[in-house]
Amino acid sequence: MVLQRIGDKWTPLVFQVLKDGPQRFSAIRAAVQGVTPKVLTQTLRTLERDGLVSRTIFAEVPPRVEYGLTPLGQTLLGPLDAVRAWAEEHAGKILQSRQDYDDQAEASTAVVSK
Amino acid sequence: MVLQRIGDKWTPLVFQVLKDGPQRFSAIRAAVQGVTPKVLTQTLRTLERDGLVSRTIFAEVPPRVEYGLTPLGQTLLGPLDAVRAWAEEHAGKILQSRQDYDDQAEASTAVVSK
DNA sequence: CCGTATCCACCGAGATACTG
DNA sequence: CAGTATCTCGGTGGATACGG
Repeated sequence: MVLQRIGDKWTPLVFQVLKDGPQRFSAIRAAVQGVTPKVLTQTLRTLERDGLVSRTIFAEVPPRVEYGLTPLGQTLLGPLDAVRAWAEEHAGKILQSRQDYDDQAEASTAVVSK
Repeated sequence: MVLQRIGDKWTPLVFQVLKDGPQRFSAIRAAVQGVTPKVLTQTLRTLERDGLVSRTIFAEVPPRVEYGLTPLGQTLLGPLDAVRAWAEEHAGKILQSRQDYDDQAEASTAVVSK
């Protein structure tokens, strides 16, 4: 369950952005380039529902909303970083392995596909 | 990328099964109850492509195929376990948080939905 | 500024049946 | 035994446009 939560497309990026302190919606959106407002809202709401992220509304003009990691969310940073470290160390091997696998598959079907 | 790989529905379960040594297809299927052969094959193939799992065919009668973690796959066990430990420790809080969140949402819309 | 509304394409996953 | 072949469906994520 937890793996599926942190395994979704944007959650790990959001965590990365929030780990240094609370951020505004626009700031997160800018930091996580490529995310649409709808999806970012979805992601943040889900994390809020799970108690990993807090949402604070400031009654100002212009309106301001800040998202930050809750204490619970912060305890997730450790395990998350363990995986991140592993990923950075071994990403090359995985990519290489895929390349080899695909090349071989292509070679096996070369006659057919040609 | 790595998080999405290990965050899919069956991968973590497969890892759990293989961590104690290579297993046959049927054995994995039995251990990971609820998985269909098609999906299990998909999962294993993807892991094989990424170099995390090895596939060994024994030319016997009846045929036998064993899947096991590669050295690379084994290095993933550590980080994976860190997340698993976190999950087991905090799962209750997450569930509780969801409950609270949903209850409140329901209360807010009670009049409307009624 | 901070989102919501709507529509849609894609894909993971399941059910079922069949095969080397 | 160890898969493959089809078909189907629901839900995630994206594009675009609009609202409080």
